[in-house]
Amino acid sequence: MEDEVDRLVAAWRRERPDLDVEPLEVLSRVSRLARHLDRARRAAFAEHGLEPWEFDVLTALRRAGTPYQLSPGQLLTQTLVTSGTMTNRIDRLTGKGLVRRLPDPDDRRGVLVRLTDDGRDKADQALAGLLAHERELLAQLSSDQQGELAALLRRLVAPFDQAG
Amino acid sequence: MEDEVDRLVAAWRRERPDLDVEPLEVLSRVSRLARHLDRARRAAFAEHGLEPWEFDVLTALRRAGTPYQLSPGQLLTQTLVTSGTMTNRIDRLTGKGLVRRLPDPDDRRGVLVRLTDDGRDKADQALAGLLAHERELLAQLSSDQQGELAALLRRLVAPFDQAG
DNA sequence: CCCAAGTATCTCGATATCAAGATATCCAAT
DNA sequence: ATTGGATATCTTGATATCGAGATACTTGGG
Repeated sequence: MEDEVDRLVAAWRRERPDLDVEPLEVLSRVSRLARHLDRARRAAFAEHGLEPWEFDVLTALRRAGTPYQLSPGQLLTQTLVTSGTMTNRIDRLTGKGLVRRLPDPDDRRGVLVRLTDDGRDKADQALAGLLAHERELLAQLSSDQQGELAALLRRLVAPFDQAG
Repeated sequence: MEDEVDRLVAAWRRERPDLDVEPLEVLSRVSRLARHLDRARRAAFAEHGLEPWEFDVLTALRRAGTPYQLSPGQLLTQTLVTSGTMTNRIDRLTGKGLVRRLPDPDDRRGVLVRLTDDGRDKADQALAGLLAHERELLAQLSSDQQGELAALLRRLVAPFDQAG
């Protein structure tokens, strides 16, 4: 089965035979797949009235466990957005009644963002929906292949997550 | 080596032991890696005075070969953006003198976007820079592993590229 | 020849993001 | 105690993106 990246690489080999474009075989596929996933996720969440960015924040809080709260700073590192973006997201989620902002008792600069009951329910429902969707996409691969793929990707991501 | 997704998956297994979150091992890594790559690309292109989106459009035209022209519609399918976005991109690239808009002689609804000499040079320089950068990231993997990774990713992307 | 459906591109308004800087607080060294 | 640098969050202004709809042209059937 051929994909758009095969065509892209073939085109480069024709136009720039002097260059080694091998890295694109991996990294262009990662970028394009992520873009497709974004669209698929958007469609999957629409059933639950959530945007992908809302899901990202709500599930980060959900994963934290009782009492489902994290600082904006902790949310930044998990969602890979800037602080301005996170402030904005928290504002909007607060407006929808899915999270609340509480003062951090141990640090007066700080804030804690806590999931409301409604937010928790939405996170749980959307996660189940997402997993069902993702399982379909991964049906292209055997269980072993999925494990292999995950391991290879981990090696590429890890350096970024170490450095911060 | 552990990454953020390992922590994410462990957290879900603690909070929702009833769910099978295996799909996240692959797909969350894809999303996060893409996000990191975006940032790295932004930094790499800054040396050449280009934004990632400019690179995407210019190189699509460059790959097309002489006379380096494609319709906006063809550019859409390669860059995975909407038509409104592409119109805007072409406007801005035209303003910077990197592309020109020509009427399509065979279809009066249509337009052809053609690379200028300056645009072509910028595309070539930025590509070389990007490949150097990407090779470093991939140094984590052997050549065989890169091939394996590319093949596994192809299986996941292909269905999207088929359907359009 | 004409019309309806399809296609290619563009317009417009709303929105999410980022970068840089502002503000308030903490903490360690003196 | 004080001061200076680090840290946590928020503010602001610019910008890129999207979705929906508008416009203009093409194509195929009657």
